[in-house]
Amino acid sequence: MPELPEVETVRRGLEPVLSGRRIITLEQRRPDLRFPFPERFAERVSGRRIESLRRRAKYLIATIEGGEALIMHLGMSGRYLIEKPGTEGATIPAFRHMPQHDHVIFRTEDGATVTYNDPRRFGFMVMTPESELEAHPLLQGLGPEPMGNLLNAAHLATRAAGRSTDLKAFLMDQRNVAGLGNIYVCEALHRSGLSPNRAAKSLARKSGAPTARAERLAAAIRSVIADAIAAGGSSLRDYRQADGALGYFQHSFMVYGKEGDACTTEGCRGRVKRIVQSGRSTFYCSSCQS
DNA sequence: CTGTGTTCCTGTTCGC
DNA sequence: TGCGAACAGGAACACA
Repeated sequence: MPELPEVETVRRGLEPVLSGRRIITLEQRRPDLRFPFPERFAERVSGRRIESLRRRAKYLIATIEGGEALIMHLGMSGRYLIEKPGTEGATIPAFRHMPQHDHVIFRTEDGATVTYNDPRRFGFMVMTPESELEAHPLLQGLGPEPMGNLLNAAHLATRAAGRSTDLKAFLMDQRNVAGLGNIYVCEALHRSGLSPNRAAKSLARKSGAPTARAERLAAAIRSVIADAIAAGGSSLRDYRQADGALGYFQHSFMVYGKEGDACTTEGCRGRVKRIVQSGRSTFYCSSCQS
């Protein structure tokens, strides 16, 4: 589920509860998610303070007192439920809670509980020495953050030069741009008027220099991600923010999940189509996206 | 190296 | 209302 804006929304929800706080207990309720939990997971976290909670691409990274880092990924269906003391009844259950899928429970020194719930278990948690974070296989090789200065037309053009793959797959590849997923790739392509079927290499001239298309695409990626973060992340079906509030960007989707709807581009009379690329649904308007 | 298909797992939605 | 099939936000991995 979660793409960059949702993960960032989760991070912002968890930060005031976890950052700077000592974890009193960590309860691990099964041996693995997508990958096995870290060896002696509970002992390595319990009694230690969370120093910071950061995000890189779709990863949450908690640095832990003592020099270790906990890398967390939400997969398709991972969520965090926050319960704070003194707020019983005040927080409406954010989603249909299925306790059988509560896999990890963190309890903090000030009585808060953070529960990781993940029905499909595509998420994972791994630990690594903080000094080796940048070299960690999961993190090294990731492309630039969409909100940073490094994501620009020149970068897209350089990465796309000579690539015969289509734009959809190019943007889904985390080595090119970090944090985009199926939804925001579709939305960014629609905003930029580019077809998901277009060859990636058409973003660059033979010299590798960026084209006007690359400029438009870079701007579209930045704006759609910024808008989604500002809206608190999108929500699909029953997805909720970490603190239980709804995300509203889903109401701003122009193409994702809109098969058959009239295209919203001004002056465009096309309809949103759904096609399948690399086994994933792509939504786009063939009239205004080329 | 590049591009493609498979796989992990469970819940929800859709068509009959 | 029931029931099987299709489908779902991700990405590691195997393979041609």
